[in-house]
Amino acid sequence: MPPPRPRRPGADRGGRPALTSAHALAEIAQRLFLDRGFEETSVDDIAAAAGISRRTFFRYFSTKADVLWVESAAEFARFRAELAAAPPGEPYDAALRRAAPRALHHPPEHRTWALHRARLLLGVPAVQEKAAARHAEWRRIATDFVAARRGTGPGDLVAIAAGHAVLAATLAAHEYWLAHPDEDLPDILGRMLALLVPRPE
Amino acid sequence: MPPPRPRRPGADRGGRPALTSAHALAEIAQRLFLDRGFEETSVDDIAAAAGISRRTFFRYFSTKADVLWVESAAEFARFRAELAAAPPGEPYDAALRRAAPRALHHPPEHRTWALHRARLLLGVPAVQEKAAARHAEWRRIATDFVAARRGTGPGDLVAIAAGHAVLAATLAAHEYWLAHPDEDLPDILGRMLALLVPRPE
DNA sequence: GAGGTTATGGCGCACAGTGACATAAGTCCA
DNA sequence: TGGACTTATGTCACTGTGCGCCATAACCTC
Repeated sequence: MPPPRPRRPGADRGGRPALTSAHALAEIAQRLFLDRGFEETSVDDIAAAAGISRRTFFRYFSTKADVLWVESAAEFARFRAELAAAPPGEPYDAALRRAAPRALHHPPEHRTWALHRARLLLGVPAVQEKAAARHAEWRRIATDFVAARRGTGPGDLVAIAAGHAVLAATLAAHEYWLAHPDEDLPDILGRMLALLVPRPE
Repeated sequence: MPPPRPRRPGADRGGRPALTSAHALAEIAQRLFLDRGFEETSVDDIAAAAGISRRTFFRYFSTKADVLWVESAAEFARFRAELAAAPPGEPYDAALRRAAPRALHHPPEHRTWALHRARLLLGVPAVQEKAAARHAEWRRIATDFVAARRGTGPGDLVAIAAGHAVLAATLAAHEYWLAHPDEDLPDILGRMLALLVPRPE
């Protein structure tokens, strides 16, 4: 085993160039889901439409449904960043009510895409099942923030309740949005959070 | 095609007697899940332990995880019945805060079983995924009740929020219960509902 | 015993997801 | 130019879920 050659961290280390990208795959897959339905679309179909093999699809996404959450990492990061930037003296409910809608904000040109995505997320049971992990993470961000603000541990009743409240408000906002697509999702979320997030006594 | 013979509706119409029952199967399966883990237990394992075939298992439960929700139909029915029995003049939040904990009430001898079940429900991601359908139904019961009380339709923001609030409180109560198993689940749920269910303005 | 009814078992299939292994297509360096 | 290295891809085999189809077993009533 020869010693590894020294390399600069950011350098191009060569290797075969990728045939596609996660976003391109997600674009193709979501189109198929909307056209034929989620369960009626197999991974083989997606792979064929993208010109890659089935096995390669699973290297980009570990689950068929995961293509619907390409943007989630960015949304989670925004949520965390907004909370981290909250003034230390601000009550936790105010911080949550400001941070969550901002995290879900998307440029207007993504509106149609977001609406299609929401229809799949709320309308297809098989997709709802796969959402569990994302919901858990979204909730954990809020719970951890409240627990830290209150100086308590992970077993704090109020922190647990606040985390579930933020998730509930997010899901409720999407549900209401689908019934009233002309309104603004972050705006709806703000109203839902006002209804659901418990206030410090 | 000869005309069917007249039969009384409740009469025993013969047929091969069943080898087992849904509850017996659930008992065996839950034990295996706790011992070996949910994903490490195959339907073949459950069927073998119960002395039936794999195909027969799927006639009792359409999904491996469904054995964990044998009691759900009864809980849903209790929730609906409690809400239907609410006095017409009672505010909807008070009705929800009384009905939900009662629906989740179990006799003390089921406590260990319920705790084991809760551990599986909250601790195993694959199980959490399969819970989506039950969550949706639990939520719908509350949403429909609030919408009826408010005289609105399914697109009512407050009704949607209340439904999600009841579900959030239920999940939060289970989460808190796992961290504090000595407390009483319906009691915890009462406190969570007080924090999360929006009040009529 | 015949006919009807219900539970079961076996077989095959489509599909999701995973691990092992070979190969293609780039970069870098001698 | 040629090798060494690196990364993306493809092929194959395998486990497991869930479902449709059909034969069969075990009960009842007449």
